[in-house]
Amino acid sequence: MKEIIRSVKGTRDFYPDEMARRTWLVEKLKKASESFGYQRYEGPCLETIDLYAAKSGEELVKEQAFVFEDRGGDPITLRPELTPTLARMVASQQNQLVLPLRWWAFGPFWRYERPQKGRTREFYQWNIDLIGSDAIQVDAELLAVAANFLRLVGLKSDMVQILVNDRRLMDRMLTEIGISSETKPDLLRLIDRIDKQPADVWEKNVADLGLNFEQIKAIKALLINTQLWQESQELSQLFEYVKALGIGEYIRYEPKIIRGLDYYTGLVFEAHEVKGDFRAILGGGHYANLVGDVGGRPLPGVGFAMGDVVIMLVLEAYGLLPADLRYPSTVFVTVFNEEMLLESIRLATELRENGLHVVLAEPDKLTKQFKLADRLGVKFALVLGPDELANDTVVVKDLNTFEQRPFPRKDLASIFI
RNA sequence: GUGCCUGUAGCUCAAUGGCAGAGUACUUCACUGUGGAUGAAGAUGUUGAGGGUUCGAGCCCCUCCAGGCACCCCA
Repeated sequence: MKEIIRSVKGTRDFYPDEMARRTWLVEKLKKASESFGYQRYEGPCLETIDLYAAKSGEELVKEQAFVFEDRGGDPITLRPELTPTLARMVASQQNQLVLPLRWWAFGPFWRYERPQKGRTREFYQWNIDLIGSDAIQVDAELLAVAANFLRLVGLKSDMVQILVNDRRLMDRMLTEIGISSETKPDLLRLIDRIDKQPADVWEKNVADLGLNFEQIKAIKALLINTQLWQESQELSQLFEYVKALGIGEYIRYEPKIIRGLDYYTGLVFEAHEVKGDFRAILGGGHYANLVGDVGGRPLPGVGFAMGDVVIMLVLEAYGLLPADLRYPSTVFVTVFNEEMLLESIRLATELRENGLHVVLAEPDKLTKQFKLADRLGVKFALVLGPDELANDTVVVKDLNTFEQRPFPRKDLASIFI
């Protein structure tokens, strides 16, 4: 055991059970995406570092990306996020694409970070964007995709909430308080982290930015004002759309939501589990200029990303992961003895030709075969012995209820459909 | 990248510096046409890796690896 070569730090092996859960997750987010007319796309996992130089958070590329030289000596990056790739893909076909475009993706990403609960170095991420519209209506649409996904996987609005804010609103409020535009970016970063730092430390950090006592007081008042959205025409309208989309109970205004990435210019949002035991489930926002940095004409858009790790932890905590994913539609054909093997092979083949998934056992004691079927997690086991062969039937046993009865062989395939 | 905690059988965990154990899971049998129970028997480890202190180390010290918590950052 000790000599098995270790896997790379922060990566995960997906054994069939875990893989089945991931496939299940993808089915759900695919459904949520496609019900709003979004199309799947994918980009390369390898990119040049230049793609990220112009945008992203500085730190995301400099500190957290896997960068290495290819055999020709050129620097290559394992993609830490998808947005720059999306920007390039849109920019290079800008004149042919039908706007606004609705695209989604699911694939692997890499960040060189210290692994923790909910954070690995290799993770999968759902990205979904609407590009080419500035309408508040489409901001609401993305919130609806997120909320409908949460609903699809069984998370109710008393378990998760999507917290929203608007950077334009915050910018205006900070101006009113007398914050200079040079100070704003640093201050916004601090606001984003207010719940992570002790109150006195946080206040000192804010004071270090040059704010006076009155201004700090005003900001603290701002950040507990859950009615602040009423000052924003955009948010007021957004909440009306959200209600019409039938997801009102999932959406809540939260003035502390800012988000770290620099390119958000309007709506910003994060979905959180309500008890606060987990990192953000998903996060996103509205951006004014996606493709400008990679050489295209400016295009606005809105989108969000969801990692696979946190959502699975949340679903597990609420007992919402389906348990029987292994062999959902597989039947198990026992082999009565060596003499009956050919007959069992014929039976299995017959069933496969009718579209069933069939696992064929090997001749052994029936006790062992049933035990194997049980542990594999299949729903049905079939027995074809001398008696059944003689009267052209097959015994079907439901492994969950322990009931069994013979069926005419010609009807067999139809009873599983 | 910084600080702290943890690492013993497949899993969950015991073991004052003194013979490495239990529960569970696993294998075989009771049960030669049937898997959830019961009983009997059996197998399982270089105690994460390497070094040091000691008559003697799972336990103490050092280094490394991995995981967890906080920071940082973010999915």
